[in-house]
Amino acid sequence: MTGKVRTRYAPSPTGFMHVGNLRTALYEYLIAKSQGGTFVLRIEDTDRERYVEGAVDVIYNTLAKAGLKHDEGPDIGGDYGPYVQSERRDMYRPFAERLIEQGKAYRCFCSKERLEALRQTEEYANGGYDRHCRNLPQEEIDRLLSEGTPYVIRQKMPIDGETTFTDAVFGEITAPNSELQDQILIKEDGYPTYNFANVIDDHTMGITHVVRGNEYLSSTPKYNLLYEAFGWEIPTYVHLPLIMGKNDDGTVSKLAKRHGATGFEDLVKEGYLPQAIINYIALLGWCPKDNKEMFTLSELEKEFSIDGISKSPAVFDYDKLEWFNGEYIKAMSVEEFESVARPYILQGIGDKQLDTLKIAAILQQRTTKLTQIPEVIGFFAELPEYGKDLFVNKKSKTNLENAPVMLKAVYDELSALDKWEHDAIHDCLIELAVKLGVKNGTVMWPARISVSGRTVTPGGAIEILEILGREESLARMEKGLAILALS
RNA sequence: GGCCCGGUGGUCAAGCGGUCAAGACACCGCCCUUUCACGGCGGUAACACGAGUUCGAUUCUCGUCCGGGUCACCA
Repeated sequence: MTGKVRTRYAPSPTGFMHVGNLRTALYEYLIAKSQGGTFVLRIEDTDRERYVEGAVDVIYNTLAKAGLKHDEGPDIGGDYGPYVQSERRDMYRPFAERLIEQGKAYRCFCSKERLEALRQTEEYANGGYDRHCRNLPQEEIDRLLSEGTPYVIRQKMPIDGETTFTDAVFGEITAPNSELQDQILIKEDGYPTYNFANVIDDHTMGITHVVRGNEYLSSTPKYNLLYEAFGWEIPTYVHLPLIMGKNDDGTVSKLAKRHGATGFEDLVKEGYLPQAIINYIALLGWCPKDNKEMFTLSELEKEFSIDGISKSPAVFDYDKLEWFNGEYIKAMSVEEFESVARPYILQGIGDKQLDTLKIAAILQQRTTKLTQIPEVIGFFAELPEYGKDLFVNKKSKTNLENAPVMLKAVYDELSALDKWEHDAIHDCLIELAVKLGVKNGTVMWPARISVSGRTVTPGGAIEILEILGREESLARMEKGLAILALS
């Protein structure tokens, strides 16, 4: 490899960033950064029919949230601009015409109707072109041109022989040329096709490593033939294994919406942290020498290497992502966690004025997805309806006989407590247990059930009592006593 | 269908001719504990199949099977 490494992320503005694309962007970024190279952003919008308003902003936002800062791009410029293909439109045709002059490409005047008819025949049922215009006499070409007949420009592909290339992850690959179509370079509307624009842009932008999904592996010979036609140096190819989704019947296929959230934004909305998503997808198809799993972006920048990329497709595992998410949540300070969890906490407690930092504290160790929060703390907003059977717990040695006694004792002690804060409540209840000669659980269980109405809660009795405050807590305990008194 | 790629536990994934075949997630059990979780400890579970090459194959070669991708005036 000569010179500095340059990689590029070249998304189409569709308004949606699939995790597969994000992962490609990540690897492109890492390949560049791990070698002190440059990461370029280029927008590929040659398909004006699919253009979506605001889609470019989605790309900027996602990249920013993911921490993948590009060194050159439409928004920040660079020496190889413009970085939007539609603004480069005029660049492509001259290259195609150069190929025509050299006899490596030709104008094809075939109408879409003719092509369509061709598909009806058995030989071309699966697509393809019969090279009808490949050797048109010059007079015919001139005539069609003077009549203003619309045309596309196609590349002349070799009829026989084979093409071999080397991929950095898949190794040497050879494919017969007979499989290759005379591919279209310039469309009837004057725009270049994706394949053509890609090659021209990558070359003129000095891209050294072309990183993309495995679905492009079989079309790579076409790219190479183009590079060769121009006499350009072929870049290093890095094809990435596909990300798959598991179907209900146990089979797998390319990760799609029916498998769950597949867009970066969707995942964030489901309560996953951007860093956790990045960490997880970094490992989906790549493994470091030491098998380490937790990585910050800057650690990845140092440790990433192409030879750790695997060849086989990987199933996207939401369980594992969730585990990563939990790890990232636990690693935060309570304050940090409170700030990301706040909207969910507020949603859970409704209009109650409660200490969100204290709630965050009891939530943090058990949260693996932000979206779980509202449900889990819903009892703070309103005491759920519950039956007396909740007071029965074998492990805490509580039953319908002792529960009312314990709860009444807790109620009395707490009513008399002058300072309503964590340590005071703690000491008070522990002392009560000692005084009554029962295990801690026997007094804690009825207390917690009465203030939460649930057997499973974040935090224990003490934390919940403290957060709820004296008045609300005592009121809820009275309610609990009443429930226990019912026969 | 042609062509291309892949095939280690349910999932991700180390391995690169000799290992009792790592580790992580998930799952199960135990411990800790004022619930659940967290944490700690332990457990179940894999080299698709068949031929070669070799003293010896998960590792190399070929075939079979299975899976995926690709064959556009879409990217």
